Amino acid sequence: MKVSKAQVQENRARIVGTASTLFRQRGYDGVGVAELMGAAGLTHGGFYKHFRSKADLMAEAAAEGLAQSTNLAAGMDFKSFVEQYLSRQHRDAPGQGCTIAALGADAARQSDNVKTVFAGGIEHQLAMLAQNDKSSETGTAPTRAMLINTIAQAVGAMVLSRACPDDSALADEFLQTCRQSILSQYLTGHDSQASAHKVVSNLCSAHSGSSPQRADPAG
Amino acid sequence: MKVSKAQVQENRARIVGTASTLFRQRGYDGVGVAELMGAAGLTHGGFYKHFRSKADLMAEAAAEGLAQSTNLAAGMDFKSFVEQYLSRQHRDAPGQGCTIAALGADAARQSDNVKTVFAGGIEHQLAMLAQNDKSSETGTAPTRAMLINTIAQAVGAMVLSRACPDDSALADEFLQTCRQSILSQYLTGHDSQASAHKVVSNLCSAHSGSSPQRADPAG
DNA sequence: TGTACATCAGTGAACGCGCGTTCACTGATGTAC
DNA sequence: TGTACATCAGTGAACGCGCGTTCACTGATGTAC
Repeated sequence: MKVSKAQVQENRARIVGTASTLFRQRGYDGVGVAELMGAAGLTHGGFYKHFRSKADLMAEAAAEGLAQSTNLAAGMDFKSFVEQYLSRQHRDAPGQGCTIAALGADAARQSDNVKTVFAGGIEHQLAMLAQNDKSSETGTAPTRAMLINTIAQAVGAMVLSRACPDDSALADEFLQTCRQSILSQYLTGHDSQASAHKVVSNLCSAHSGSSPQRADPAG
Repeated sequence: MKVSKAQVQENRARIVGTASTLFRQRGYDGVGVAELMGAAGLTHGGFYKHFRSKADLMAEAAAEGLAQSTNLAAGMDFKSFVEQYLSRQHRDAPGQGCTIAALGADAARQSDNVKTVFAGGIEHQLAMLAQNDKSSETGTAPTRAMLINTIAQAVGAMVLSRACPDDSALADEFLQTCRQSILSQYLTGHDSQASAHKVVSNLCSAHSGSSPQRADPAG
């Protein structure tokens, strides 16, 4: 049964969207073509009318997921973005969350095709963060190195938090500690380095004073 | 053909060691029981005389890999450890490298059994870093929060670098930038926060001045 | 110490199952007249 | 505008293959006498 051009386009988009979510939840190897097509409301046979291979869909789904995050983040101020990124909600919903944190390690084992998509997505995210922070009220634009450090810390915190048992204190500690660290580096403006770092120091000691404690979900 | 007690012990250890390496290289889903046993010089049938399931081996191999890293790192000073961790060599040899960076995202999709092993390994790594840095010539012990921030940044940098194409400038930039950031936070001592941060600032601007450039492999 | 025998790690075939991919077929869409 | 027909997204069975796991069997080890 042939299907209208609009329907074809819509079906294809739904497959990519579904894949983007399922891959983030269970990894590239954790989702099969048949299950994926079923989740998109189709049968598996038609898959190859849209994509040359599962690997091709991986790259396309990654691009979609990365763009989605960047667009979503572009609409909020820097502080809100960091708080939302390093939240319990984000940790517990990888399917809707950051593609880099969810699939970065999987991407490392894939072809350069997939890795190139990731590198592009990371560059876009850096550009968005620069734009985003620059437009905030706090001050001058952060250096590229600062953004690189920040994104590494945020992604690492999410990976580490998710690697711990769901209800463990350590899982929350990574989110909480890194959220405070990142925010304090930016909140007081990048030009007043000394005072900014003093805030880091205060926040750090305030938290670490009573060792691993259960963190408040979102802040 | 029955085998001596010593041989049994040796075979079992070889299976765990082989699994620890192969899992880090290709992920938990990327290595089958049969291939694994073959790589350890055995046939697949005997697997269940040693382990109740593949999932059990995942947990044991993770424990072995995590302990291996911690022991290895315990024998070097903090600066050497960071330089080695955020090096091209480490990035390109995940099979011998950090289990958290290689399998943290995979662990997030496994049972609490595996996650508990990871949480324990992370705590040990934190304790080792604290001990390691304290014994260096530079000064007072770092706070737990500082170590949490550092480990998150290091793991994130490695995940991000590996997610990029092998020969991309961005892959090197994550290693280089985060290495400088971490070292400058510790090198001048943790008590002189302001001067330490000034070094960060200088290093950051020195590097980001000429945008993404190809980094020197090991520093 | 020597002998008879139970143990059990290791072997390799087999289990059912899901994987990624291919294929002949269907039938509504979209086009050519 | 109406009709005849080519197109092609979608279907569902089938391909070979590898997965995790089970099982009957082997035979050197380790033990009991």
